[in-house]
Amino acid sequence: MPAPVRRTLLAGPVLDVAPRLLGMVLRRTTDEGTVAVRLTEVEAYDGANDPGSHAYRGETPRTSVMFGPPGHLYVYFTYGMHFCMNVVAGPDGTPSAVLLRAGEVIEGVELARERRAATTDRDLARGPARMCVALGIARESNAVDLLARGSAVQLLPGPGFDGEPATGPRVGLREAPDWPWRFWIPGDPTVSPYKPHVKKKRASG
DNA sequence: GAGAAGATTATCT
DNA sequence: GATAATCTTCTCC
Repeated sequence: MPAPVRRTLLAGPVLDVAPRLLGMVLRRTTDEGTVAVRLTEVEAYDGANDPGSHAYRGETPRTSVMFGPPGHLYVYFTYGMHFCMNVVAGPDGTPSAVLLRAGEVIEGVELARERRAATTDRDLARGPARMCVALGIARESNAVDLLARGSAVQLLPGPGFDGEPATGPRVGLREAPDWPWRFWIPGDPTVSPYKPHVKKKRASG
């Protein structure tokens, strides 16, 4: 599948785009080497219409990438220590995105193990922040074009999978916690466990 | 300019 | 299961 075709597919409605990403491959190459992940779990965020989306309240410096053309990477920092990444979807100007929640490392397992010390291979990319660590994704990968030649991070056609994706509520959201906009490959061991939103504990009780 | 909350994870019990 | 770690971003004043 050529890159222009992939970009056209990503420009569709985010609820169509999200399940199509399952079984595709995200690969990042640096001086350290290459790590590639087969995506097994994603979540859809429908920009302006979705109370759970970062873009719901309009464009800000952080979310500006989401308002751009599809096929770019939106990386954000959260909880003071973790990065998570999305693939921007929908046409240019529509702030939809697909959160990449989990995957299976299919290339560069040894490098991924170095980055993710003290864990099993199954857990190398099982969770959005874990997958960022395994791939070495951080602030500098924000806004990268995943479909351009020469990008350090590439979104590639993968093995896909047979059958229908499983669906369920998104993980950890306070807003719209029940919308079944999470998609995963049924039975895949690298899919992350579901956890509902937990309120932050206040500093002084 | 201050305050609150967050698309999480590792660790301890 | 419960909780600490840790800092960016956004919302109000």
